[in-house]
Amino acid sequence: MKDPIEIRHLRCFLALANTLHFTRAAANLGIAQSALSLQLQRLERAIGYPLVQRTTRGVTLTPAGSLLASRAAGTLRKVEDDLEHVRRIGSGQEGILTVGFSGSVMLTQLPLAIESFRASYPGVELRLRELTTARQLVALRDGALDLAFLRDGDPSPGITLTTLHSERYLAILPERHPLATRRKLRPADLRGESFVLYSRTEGALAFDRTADCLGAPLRIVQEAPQWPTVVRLVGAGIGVSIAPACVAELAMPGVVFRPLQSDARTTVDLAVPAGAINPLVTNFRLKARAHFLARPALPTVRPV
Amino acid sequence: MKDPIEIRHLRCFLALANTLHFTRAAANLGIAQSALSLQLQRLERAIGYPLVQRTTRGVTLTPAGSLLASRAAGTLRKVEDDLEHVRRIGSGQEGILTVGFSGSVMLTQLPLAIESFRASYPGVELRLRELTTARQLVALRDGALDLAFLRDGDPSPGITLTTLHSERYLAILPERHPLATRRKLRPADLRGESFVLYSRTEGALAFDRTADCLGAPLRIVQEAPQWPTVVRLVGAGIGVSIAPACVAELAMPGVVFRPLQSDARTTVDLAVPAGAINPLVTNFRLKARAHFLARPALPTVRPV
DNA sequence: TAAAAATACTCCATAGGTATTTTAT
DNA sequence: ATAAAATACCTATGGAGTATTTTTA
Repeated sequence: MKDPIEIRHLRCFLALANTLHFTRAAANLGIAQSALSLQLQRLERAIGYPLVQRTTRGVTLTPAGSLLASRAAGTLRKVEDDLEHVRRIGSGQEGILTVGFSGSVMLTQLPLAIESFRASYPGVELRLRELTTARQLVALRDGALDLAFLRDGDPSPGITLTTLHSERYLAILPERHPLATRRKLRPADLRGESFVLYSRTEGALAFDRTADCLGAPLRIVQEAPQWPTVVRLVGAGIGVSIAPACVAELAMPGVVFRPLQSDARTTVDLAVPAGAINPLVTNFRLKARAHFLARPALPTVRPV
Repeated sequence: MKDPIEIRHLRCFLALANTLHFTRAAANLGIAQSALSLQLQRLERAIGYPLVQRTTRGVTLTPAGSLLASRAAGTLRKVEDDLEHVRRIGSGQEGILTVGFSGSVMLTQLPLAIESFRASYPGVELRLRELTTARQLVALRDGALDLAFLRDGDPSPGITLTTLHSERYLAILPERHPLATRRKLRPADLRGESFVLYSRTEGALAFDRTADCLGAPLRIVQEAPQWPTVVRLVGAGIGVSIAPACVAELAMPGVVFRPLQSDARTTVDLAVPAGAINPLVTNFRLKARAHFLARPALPTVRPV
């Protein structure tokens, strides 16, 4: 196993096979004729058989040399192509990015961020998966997700959290509810109401924060795992609800949204595995951050 | 274009990708851990992006590294395969060999030599072409033939000739010819006969030697480009003929062959382009020589 | 604290350069 | 006599080794 063959040897040999002339081939390679001569001798020694027949008027390929010339060209091209591909992946121009999200984050700037990312990186395949917050954390740790958008993410070992966005709460009331005539509500106004809440299983911290923002125990009559369901149940008169401001996007006849005068806030957090170096993740984070920062304000809560 | 990537780098990276552990990978490669570490750094610098993520419990591939690992394996295999193929061609185990022959050489040991070569080198494709001597020389010079068997080859610039075989002449007579009763003939016995000769265009030297071996001008009534035709014409009573001893193989009713008591000899010569280095040529020459040397004697001339 | 990779340094093989010799036409 | 490849000789790069340091779980 002495004398390993290197790509340099193939390059030298190909240049020679193309010109059939040591001096010119060496010039093309940007090296001296003597260097090329030595490289060829090494290559031939490694192979064990002559590849070219030297004459005073240049060079002729032996049958073995002819074969190597045709094969080596393909090999070099393959190596170049592979490197190019690796570089595209390394730079985050290409690849597969699996993004998780949960709860109401699709009502925020996230769709814009996704569209923007798609436009900037057409070579990247985006896979979106809606999961509960807990499942997202597991998926991030075992590599099933590259990146996740959580509602009120819990600090968790092995996961890096960044808060992208923070928003106030609002109350959701049936149109005919006595409080529906008020433009704004204080938390205390809702004491004693029956509540329809977004499921606890979708995210413990988010659930607790929501419940806490009234400052008193809630009477929960129903939980639902999707915000449209919550809104619909309120419209059906089952109870009232509290939701992140962005849920106002889900306007629906028979339901009104009212800002809640409280300092409590709910956040949208971006979670990545600690120490993740996937460049796609970096690129996506940049796009997402840009879009969330561009509209840091609450979405306007339009009373319906 | 600094930092060209070499096969060594790919080998190092593959070993690392397989074990995901610098120390063990270095051991597999038979180099020190520090050497592997440096090679990887060089490779990553050349590519421009990290390929592995170092942790204290080993190593993880980045997406770019995963791609390179799958591609590099194929590249290395391809390089090995190509070299193996080149070596087979270089050693003469494989390839295409075009062999010319002319005149009566197929009546000599040549078929045996061909069979023996085929058996020893099943990977070689043999292409046999029957040509006149003059055309064979041209074909050898322009590369259309790798090797030729000539009857009485002429020394010729750029062609290396080797005499493989030399044989006496014999006379071919119609069965009813007055001389047919003699077991042997002297050249003088044939003075004044009408001759059927193998065509002059098939080989000038062979023709002249044949004519010269009687030591006097011949009366030629017919020329034919194939030995079976010559024999048939003799059988038809057109005339008598003179032929290399091996033509006695073409026994035919109504025709007799008689040894000619003359020192004149005709040769079978092997011709190759001067300076030919094709290993197939070398191998074939060896086989042919062995078969011609094994039976250097004249084929027995059986009076029919 | 322990395992693993990176670093520091040393040595030497070899790629590459310049100048010269050999070789074949 | 000329053009081209091989050779001789020199320098510097970098590959590989040993020993040590840094890092992180």
